[in-house]
Amino acid sequence: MVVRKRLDYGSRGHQVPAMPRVPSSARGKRSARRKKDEMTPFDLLATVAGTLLVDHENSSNAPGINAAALTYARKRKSVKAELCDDVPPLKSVAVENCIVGSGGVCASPRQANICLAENSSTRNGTDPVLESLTVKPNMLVRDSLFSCTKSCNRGHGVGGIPECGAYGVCLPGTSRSLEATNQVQVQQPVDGDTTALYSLVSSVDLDGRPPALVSSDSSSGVPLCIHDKDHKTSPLFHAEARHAADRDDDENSSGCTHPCTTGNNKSYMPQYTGDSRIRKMFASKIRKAARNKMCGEMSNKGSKLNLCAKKISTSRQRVQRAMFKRQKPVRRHFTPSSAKGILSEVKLRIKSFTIPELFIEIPENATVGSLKRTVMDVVTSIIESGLRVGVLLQGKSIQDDSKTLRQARICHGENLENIDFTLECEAGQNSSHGVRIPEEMDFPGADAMEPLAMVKCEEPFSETKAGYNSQQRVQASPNRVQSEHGSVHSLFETTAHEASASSQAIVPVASPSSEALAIVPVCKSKRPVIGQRRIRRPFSLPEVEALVEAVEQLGTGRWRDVKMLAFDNTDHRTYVDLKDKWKTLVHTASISPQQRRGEPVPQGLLDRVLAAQAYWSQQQQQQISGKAALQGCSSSC
DNA sequence: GTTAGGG
DNA sequence: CCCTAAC
Repeated sequence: MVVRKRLDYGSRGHQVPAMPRVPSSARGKRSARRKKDEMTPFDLLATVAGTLLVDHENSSNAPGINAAALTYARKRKSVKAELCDDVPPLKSVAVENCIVGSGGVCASPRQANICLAENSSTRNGTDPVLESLTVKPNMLVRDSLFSCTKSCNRGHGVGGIPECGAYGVCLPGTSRSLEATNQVQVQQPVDGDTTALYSLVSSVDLDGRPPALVSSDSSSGVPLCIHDKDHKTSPLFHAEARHAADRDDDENSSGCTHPCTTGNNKSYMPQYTGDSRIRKMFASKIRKAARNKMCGEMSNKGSKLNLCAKKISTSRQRVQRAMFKRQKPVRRHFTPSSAKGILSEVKLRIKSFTIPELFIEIPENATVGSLKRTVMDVVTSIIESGLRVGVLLQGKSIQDDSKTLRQARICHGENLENIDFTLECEAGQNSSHGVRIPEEMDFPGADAMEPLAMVKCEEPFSETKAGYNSQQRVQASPNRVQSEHGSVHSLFETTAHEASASSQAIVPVASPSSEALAIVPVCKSKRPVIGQRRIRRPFSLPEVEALVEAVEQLGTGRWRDVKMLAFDNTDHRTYVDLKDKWKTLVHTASISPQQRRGEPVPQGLLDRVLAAQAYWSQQQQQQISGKAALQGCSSSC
């Protein structure tokens, strides 16, 4: 795992570099910047409720309303830094801030569309196979840090949908219903193993990677998206999952939330940082690739996508490919059971995609916008936490994926009414409960995870160094979660066990209780959506204050130290972000209040910004002149 | 890996 | 917030 270097920075008594770096004046800029037609990924919203049917209609109709609640555990934290500097700080104070962040979880309506297409054609006449699992680009539902549930209710759906067909699951904007009723019917040769069943969902590679990238190093030869042109198509099947690009407006800002636990735990961070950087690297490349691809397609000049031809270092290519390789779907095709005679088929129909009922605890002084974002965040967290499908036969989980359906007694003649599907955490598949929390995942115990699943969630939920330890926790009612990490595990497990014991549906269920449950979208996914632009997270006023405070002490040009001092536990603020924010602050301070946008920054703070900027600019100038004088002296001597 | 600066 | 040259 990546270990953060220079951990000594920012710690008490550490001697920070004395002088800010002299800005290099001759840094060439090359900026043929492309148009920002960001291909924002889709966030998939797909929970699968399932009922297995054999040759007859399923009449089960147990509404699966699931309860969970969201709580914020906020914790004040003070940061005191003592920094020594050759250059006297503008303001020599120990920073002791309590920054009350806005808890800014930004989620935006996403439209996601997952299409499971059944090849209803019987071209070979004997083995109708599931042939397509098609998702729109940019969807990513993968291994996640934890699953929100084990418990399942039998999904209820509307009947009467033709057996053969593909239906999309679409989660429109936030104002829309969170329930979508769908049916996905699958025909599965009896001799197909149960893994194939899993692949119905778990192998849906909801990744926004351009296909070229995916297949660049693929040996499988199986396209990421297989669309049989001969398929029957339904409008739903081809429903485009369009989504708005990022907007400056927060309300409309696109992006999924990354409500992670705070990086309060120091040992939590190094991996985080490293993976985040890797992610950014990939994101950069892939965004570019995606844009190129889109441009190429739109210009109708043929494929101009040459992802690997871009100026990517070989080492990066290697890593990149390795990453993608790991992201290949587990399986896409059912294995036809050829040469074994005519086999009876098991027809599976999964009905009703239902978003569980959620209960959210949110402070009264929270804004409606933050409430919306929180709701969206909870939902997306559930979805994107990375789900895998489990199969329950008469309440008993079938663990052996290598079993055939027949061996698993999922076949004609068996009591198939008692077969259910569950959604489980991909990352927790080796655990009995399938639930993990980020803290677990980030520690050595998480080694068993699939490598990519170790990519840390990009966005911690905490706001600033002194911000809340904003954690939202899954909780099984009536237990209440304490805000310390230690207690969370057991609760997760409790939740998981209880849930899985009662799993009867495929929808996430925490508890049917109406008591508020705390759901923990602690981390949306260990696998950030590759190629996705980071969500816009405006600096809160406390963050700005912290930044100003730090810059006053450290000066401009030492952004890494500023980061360490003021935003050490806030991984979603990089030092580049801080530098950028400072830039905008300086700009904001220099324009008239009427021209300013966004959350107003107190004039007093802006005055400090200008003062600090002027001071440190002067310091830099003095350093430059002093250096020049020194050079001149040495050269003349 | 950091910083600076254009976009 | 992204990107990248320069260091």
